Amino acid sequence: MDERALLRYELKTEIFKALAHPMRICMLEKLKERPWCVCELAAEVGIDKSVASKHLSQLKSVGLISDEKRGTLVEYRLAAPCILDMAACAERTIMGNRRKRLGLEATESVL
Amino acid sequence: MDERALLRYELKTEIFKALAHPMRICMLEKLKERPWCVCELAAEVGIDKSVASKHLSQLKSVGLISDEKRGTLVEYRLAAPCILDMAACAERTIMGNRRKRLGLEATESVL
DNA sequence: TGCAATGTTTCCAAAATATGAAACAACGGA
DNA sequence: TCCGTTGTTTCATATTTTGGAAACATTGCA
Repeated sequence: MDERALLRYELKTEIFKALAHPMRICMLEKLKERPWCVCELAAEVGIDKSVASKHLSQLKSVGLISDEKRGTLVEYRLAAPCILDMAACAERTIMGNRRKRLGLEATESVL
Repeated sequence: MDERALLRYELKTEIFKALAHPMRICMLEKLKERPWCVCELAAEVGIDKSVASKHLSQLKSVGLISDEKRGTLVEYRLAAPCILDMAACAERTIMGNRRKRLGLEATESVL
């Protein structure tokens, strides 16, 4: 595979990398309901605000969320509606697979 | 966030982790067209067969592909149809985002 | 202006992933 | 059976990602 092709695949991979962390999936789940600021989210999930800021930055860099300054705080909100369908597909796939192997039930969606 | 919630998010994250590597996206793209065996794919993309085997193993472990033994070789094929819609969503999101920032054009789908 | 609150960036250590060589296993044909 | 082909696993190494503390920046308010 040549350099050019690799670069193309790396670009295509970016959004999945952004989703490949439990804390970021958790944050998207929160953001699905309403906008949150960084310190709210950090407190909600129990991590340092600097870590929360970095996770949100990654989600923003691939266009899944957007931010808006409001005084001293920054409000983040879900920006890509199709992420919901995407997560639903992921959930069906992984849980269908689990069910086949372990007999578990899928009771929740990914997001 | 408690232990139980973390485990739930980790499960939800698995499929995105499997997709979070350019070589695995490339392999899925090949598998979209027809089944391939390990050494074929390894040669096609220019990596060691052990590495190819491990990447395929990861895709299989989350149910995106399935395998079938045929004599000395193992044939892998795409197993989760919705992965195509999912990738299309990813492509729209990331390329829409790129276009906004850099003025690039989206000419190909992710898979 | 001085201060408190909110976010981001930088730095370093720790954890998770990826790579390639080599050993190992399974299979079919000569 | 012996050998060549195909795949998987193991091991050590290298790379990437993550987490948390601290420094820094920005804003609003007293």
